[in-house]
Amino acid sequence: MGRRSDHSREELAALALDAARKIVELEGLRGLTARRVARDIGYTIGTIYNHFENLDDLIMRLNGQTLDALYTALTQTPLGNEPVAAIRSLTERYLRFTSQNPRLWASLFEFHPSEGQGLPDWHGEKILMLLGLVERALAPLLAHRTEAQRLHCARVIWSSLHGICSLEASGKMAATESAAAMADTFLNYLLAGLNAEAAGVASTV
Amino acid sequence: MGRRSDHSREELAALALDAARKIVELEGLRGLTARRVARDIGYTIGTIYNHFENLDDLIMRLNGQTLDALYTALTQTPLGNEPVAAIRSLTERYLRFTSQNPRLWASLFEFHPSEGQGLPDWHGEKILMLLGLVERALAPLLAHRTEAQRLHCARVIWSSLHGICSLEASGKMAATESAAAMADTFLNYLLAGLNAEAAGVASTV
DNA sequence: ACCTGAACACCGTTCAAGT
DNA sequence: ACCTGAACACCGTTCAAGT
Repeated sequence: MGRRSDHSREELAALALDAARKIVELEGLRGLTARRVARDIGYTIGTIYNHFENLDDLIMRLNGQTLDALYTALTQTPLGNEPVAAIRSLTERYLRFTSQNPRLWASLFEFHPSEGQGLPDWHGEKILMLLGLVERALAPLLAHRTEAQRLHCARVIWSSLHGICSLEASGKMAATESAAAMADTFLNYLLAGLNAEAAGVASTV
Repeated sequence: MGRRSDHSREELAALALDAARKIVELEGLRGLTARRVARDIGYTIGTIYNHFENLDDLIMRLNGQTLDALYTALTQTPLGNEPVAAIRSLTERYLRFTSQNPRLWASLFEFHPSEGQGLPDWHGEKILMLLGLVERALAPLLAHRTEAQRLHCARVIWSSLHGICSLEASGKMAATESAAAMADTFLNYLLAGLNAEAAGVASTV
């Protein structure tokens, strides 16, 4: 055969990632194979390996797109300057995204790079973009703190929400309790603590 | 060949699970295959399927043992009656377990049952045992609440700690920040909130 | 009753051969 | 330059044949 030039390099990679996304949406990472992606886009298996280093690379790029989609979902509308409302709004959007894209979201955490490999640099950068949203929403409450402390606090919120959503979605919580209710409890305590601290009345905890 | 009776049914299953645990400890779930477990214990592949429904079943039983080990690690020493100290102690033990058994712990959450399947009942029961530890530690702070509210609160703590450890361990946090520091921040706010609530001074949050 | 190992239908990955 | 498809070394799972 040789070159078909039905599609440019970029088009073909996008085609493969779209096919991969559909598979993961329907069946999760378990259903995703390089051969199936090839079949779905009408190319042979070798072509996948002309455009991706290996299956892990393809999965990581798909996960990268999911992180971008999450960022978009969290920033669709301005968050406002009132920190408590902004944090609650971010949480609501985050929960909506995970419940609307359960398998894509799960595959972000189900995938672990193989032995010697690490995640690409852009993965960490995308995470920092997301954490930045939380940090900016929090900022008015933490005006008296350093940048490092604000980021630390954003990480705590991000991690906790992740844990709440992830255990709920995986059914590993032995509960029919909703992630929304748990997130609400979590935020109530945390925001109360931050508010009190900002007001200077709880600095001796 | 036929029956070898080198080992009883129970011994053989235990042998297989021990081999599986060693593989996962060294290489994570990626390295675990039914054929490799068979090879490691000196039996052929068919024998694995005489003792386990399939590879998923083997993984779930291994995860069950990990949950048991976690329970043991959390209860090795009495927790005392002072709720704040008890919660901090549980957290410390939890963090120690996850850092000493990173891959076994990760495999608890990396594994998702396939399409139609759910987790076995005993999985939920083991989780409830663990949640019960948190709940009992909290109880003195939540004497004025219902049983359901206490369990809800235990779940929030459990989920948040899970999220903090899991993002740290997977390197998906873009941070070299320690889980211990994040857990500490989380607990400080939460315990302050609970204390204030118990004292009746923060009921209007 | 339970162990064996061939058989089947898949995988990921590589690479010489083609255009 | 890039697509093909055979080839290789694996998988999970089943099951007739053995003892």
